Amino acid sequence: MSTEITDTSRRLAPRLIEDWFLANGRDLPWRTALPHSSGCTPWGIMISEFMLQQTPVIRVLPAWEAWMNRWPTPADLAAEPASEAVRAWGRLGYPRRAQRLHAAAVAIVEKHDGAVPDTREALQELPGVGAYTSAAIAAFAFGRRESVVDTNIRRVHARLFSGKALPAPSFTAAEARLAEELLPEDRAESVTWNAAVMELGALVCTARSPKCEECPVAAQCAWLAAGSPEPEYTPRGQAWHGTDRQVRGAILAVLREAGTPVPRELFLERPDGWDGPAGTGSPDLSWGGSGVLHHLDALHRLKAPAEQRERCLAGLLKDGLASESDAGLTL
DNA sequence: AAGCCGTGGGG
DNA sequence: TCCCCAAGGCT
Repeated sequence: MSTEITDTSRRLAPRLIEDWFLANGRDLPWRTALPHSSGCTPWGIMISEFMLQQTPVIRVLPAWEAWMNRWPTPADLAAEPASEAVRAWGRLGYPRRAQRLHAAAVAIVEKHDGAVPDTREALQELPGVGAYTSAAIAAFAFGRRESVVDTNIRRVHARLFSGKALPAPSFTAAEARLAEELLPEDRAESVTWNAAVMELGALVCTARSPKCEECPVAAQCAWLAAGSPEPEYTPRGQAWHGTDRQVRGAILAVLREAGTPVPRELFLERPDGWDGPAGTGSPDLSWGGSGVLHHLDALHRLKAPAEQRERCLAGLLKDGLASESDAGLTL
């Protein structure tokens, strides 16, 4: 690919992608500071960014609405125990994000007078706010010109400008430089650009089976021009079955359902004579309700080694995702 | 600095 | 069915 083509692409891409975005971008409730502002608060945008860390938009939507209604300001969330945040997090996954969001709310109240900080530097001091989230909040909540780089943007850049099917396994300095170069000088336009490229990656330039027929910059795409070559490596899929994460998840599912402490022994071995959620002869499991029994049964079906259960229980306690009293474990 | 940390929808 | 992976962060 010649540099001439690349330079042409870099000139044409902004308008084409932004026009596409204005016509095809989703009307998400946390989108504001963008042309059609819905009046979402910085806190609302911050909640969305936490929830969107590794969880798809479609699953975030209802949880975000619920959180906004329950905790409309950082102070509202900070006033409640972290366990409430974890429970309200529901099944979005990675519950430590709920914990960090709560901790961030506390920090905002204590250090920023209850207002979400408006600079990338201050934002990144908050728990759970890293390079991406700090840039995203600064850009989308405060209209700042920041280079926002998420997995979608990395993929679009890799294809459109580098001719690769996928970005490198880890974020490189070259990618950061490219993203910086591509960012429009104009502040307002840079905000739209960030959102537009992200949206293009989410809706069209997807990881699997990209919809190149719908792509506004297909004619400029280096990857397409190169004949859509295969990825140079095969992504390492994360193991799941038999892992601590699976066991932790199963334990968490029980704790989320339980309104009262769950005796530690119930996590370690299946109660004698208890055959499952509908089993008879169970000791005093009636306190929990069917949801608790169902998830307890699911945990035991994993048949995780005793040492693994112990390790996971200890890990959850250490992480503060669970707490223990004489009566048992709670969120 | 690889590996860990949940969950569920879609191909 | 199984496998992939999604607006990452932290250690």
